[in-house]
Amino acid sequence: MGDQGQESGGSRPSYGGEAEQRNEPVRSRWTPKPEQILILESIFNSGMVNPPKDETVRIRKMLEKFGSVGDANVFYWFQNRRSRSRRRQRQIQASLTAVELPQAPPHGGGGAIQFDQINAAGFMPGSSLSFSANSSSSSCLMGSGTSSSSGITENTCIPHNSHDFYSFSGLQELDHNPIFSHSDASSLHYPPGELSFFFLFS
Amino acid sequence: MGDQGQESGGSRPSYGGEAEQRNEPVRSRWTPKPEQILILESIFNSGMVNPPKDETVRIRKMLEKFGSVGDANVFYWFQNRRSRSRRRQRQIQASLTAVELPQAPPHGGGGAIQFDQINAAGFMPGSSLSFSANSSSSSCLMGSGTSSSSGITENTCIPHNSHDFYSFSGLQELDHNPIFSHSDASSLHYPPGELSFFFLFS
DNA sequence: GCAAATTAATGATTTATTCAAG
DNA sequence: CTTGAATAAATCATTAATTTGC
Repeated sequence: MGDQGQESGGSRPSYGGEAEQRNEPVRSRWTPKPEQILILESIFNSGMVNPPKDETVRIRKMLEKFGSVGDANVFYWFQNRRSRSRRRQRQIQASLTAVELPQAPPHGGGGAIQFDQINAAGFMPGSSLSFSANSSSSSCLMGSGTSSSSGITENTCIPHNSHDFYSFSGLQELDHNPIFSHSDASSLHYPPGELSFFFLFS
Repeated sequence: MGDQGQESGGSRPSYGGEAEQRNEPVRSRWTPKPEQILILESIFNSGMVNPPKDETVRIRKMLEKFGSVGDANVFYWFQNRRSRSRRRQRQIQASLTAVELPQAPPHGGGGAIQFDQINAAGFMPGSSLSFSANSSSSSCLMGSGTSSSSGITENTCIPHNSHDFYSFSGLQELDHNPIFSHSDASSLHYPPGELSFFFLFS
């Protein structure tokens, strides 16, 4: 095992997907080792739910000590983890709400909650986002506030040197962006109209 | 002004190295040159709407002849192109449907297709699919067809094909936009010259 | 004519969905 | 079923086109 030859086909803030499709239609997927999962879980629970690129690389290197893995795998893992964690939370929330709300609110002119958008964490490539020591509970992702959403914005972190421990630091509320509505206008702006040409390369 | 050039290091190349430097507050984005757009459009319109990785690399190399660009840029371009093309189409379709359906849809009988998954072109793994290997279905990313397959005519994708050149001819994605009176010749500040180009790469 | 202020396009990121391996 | 992989949809953010006042 441990020979996916994943080769880190690249995938993060640079590439979306596209598995290595060579001459082998077999798309075997990475199977994380228990130790790897442990590490990943630990990182995720420490608050870093969306590691920037450089962190991803570091994590990958760490995981590699227990089996071959690529950056893309790490990226996907966090993506799925976030997604599923959120969905689960949403479902729980939904059923709770269902119980607490025997009657459905009319949805009238008031301000009804209807979206629970979380503006994710880590974002930017290049943010010195690191995480520091500060033991606390885990569970981030979802503030579960009956109304507003919670966005894990960034963990107030200071570049520590503990390379092997991710500890939860803190989560902050994220103000949502006002921004004006961007109407969707559809129009193409490069209308060569009609032309024909061809390329030749080697 | 047009040429702000992505000089030297260029934009934000792919993963491999990535700027692990957290010293670039300017998140400049790639601004494709007219020629690059031309190439991309032609490839897209030739049917390859979702090039696999190796194709992406090839395309990038081609584009590089006109300015620095990374694989990721190419990937994003196609992704956005697909997405927006689809959205436009959907919107057009929607407004048409709105006109055609003053009444609520029957919902019965016929069995209308409403799934518009584009399994079309370059899907994925293992498919060394170099845009239309067969000169039959050019798959032009479209769907629609709700009910009768009338109305919207897809782009005239000409499945020219050949392992070494992309060709494209015909009109762009339609766009009947009244607000489109660019009767000015300064749309593209580049050698529009004639409607025939011939690029040789080596 | 020119720049600041607006608006429209569109590159880059993140989230939601879907597909399929195990 | 769980979950890695891939993609489409939605969103954010920056750049180019404009408009506008001088």
